[in-house]
Amino acid sequence: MKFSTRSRYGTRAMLDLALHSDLGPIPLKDLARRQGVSMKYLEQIIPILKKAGFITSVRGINGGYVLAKDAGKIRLLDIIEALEGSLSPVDCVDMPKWCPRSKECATHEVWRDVRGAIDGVLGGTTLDDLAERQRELSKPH
Amino acid sequence: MKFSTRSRYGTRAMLDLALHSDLGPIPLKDLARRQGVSMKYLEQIIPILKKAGFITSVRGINGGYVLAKDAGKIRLLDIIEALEGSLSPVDCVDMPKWCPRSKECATHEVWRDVRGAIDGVLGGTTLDDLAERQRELSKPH
DNA sequence: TTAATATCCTATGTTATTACTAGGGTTTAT
DNA sequence: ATAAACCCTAGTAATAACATAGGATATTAA
Repeated sequence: MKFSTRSRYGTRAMLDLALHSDLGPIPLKDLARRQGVSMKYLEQIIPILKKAGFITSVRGINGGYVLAKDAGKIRLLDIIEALEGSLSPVDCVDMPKWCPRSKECATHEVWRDVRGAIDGVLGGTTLDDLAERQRELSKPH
Repeated sequence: MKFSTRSRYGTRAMLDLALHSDLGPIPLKDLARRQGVSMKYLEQIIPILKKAGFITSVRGINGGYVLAKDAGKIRLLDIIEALEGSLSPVDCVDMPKWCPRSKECATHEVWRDVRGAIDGVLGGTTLDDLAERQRELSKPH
């Protein structure tokens, strides 16, 4: 019941792009350095985010990655589902047909509620919300 | 981000005990048969529930397992944490000191919120609630 | 045109965990 | 005597997590 590093690094990379969107395309090297992840590992995570339509890339010198849409239009739920797969705590929530008990199983209802609670938090938070929180945290006080 | 079978089987075993509490001690054999789990595997799960104080055992003929306390006093959160370990989606929620970023990391806050949402559902549901739901589902209609 | 820099692709390896199965022995109470 | 809890060790097959490594290809500033 843990998120993979893929999800964590990927989310942080997205946050990094949101925070530095004024700098133009962000090269992988910068992302990797700031997030403390190897370029080679991040290089495997990035395509997932790209296929999901969250980022676009600019090749060549001074190239890098850019958010594909407004940070306010990207929910954390979508990012993490792209990286992690389904967030249901058990498979039968997504595929009730697989489980012969699902129609008559009270635990199934609870697992569904857990899934709903996770959806509530991550579906209600956009990348922009996250970036705003980060700016708040980074403020001198 | 999935519950282990240990958690699922263990929760179902607890539910089984709650539903059959009028029958006296429930032998492992019956639990295993009704839940469709091998005795040998269930035998590895039961001690966890016992150590956590949820069930007691009666040895000898006609022995078996019994809830150690009122089903209304046992939260699903406690059962699943005993079986699964911490329900935090990332380690830094439990051990902020491990992560040098935790004080200044916005994602950390979101992970904490996710944990809170899970706690809300599972901490607000007792074994008795679950049993009641099950009785409702099993009713002829 | 070329050199620098970036993306893209494929493969490999390590480690850990999960989800069991297997087989035995001991203790306890009816 | 029997049925049951209890205890112990071991093995294993599959899967996933978490990377590392090396090179191929594309782009563009100079």
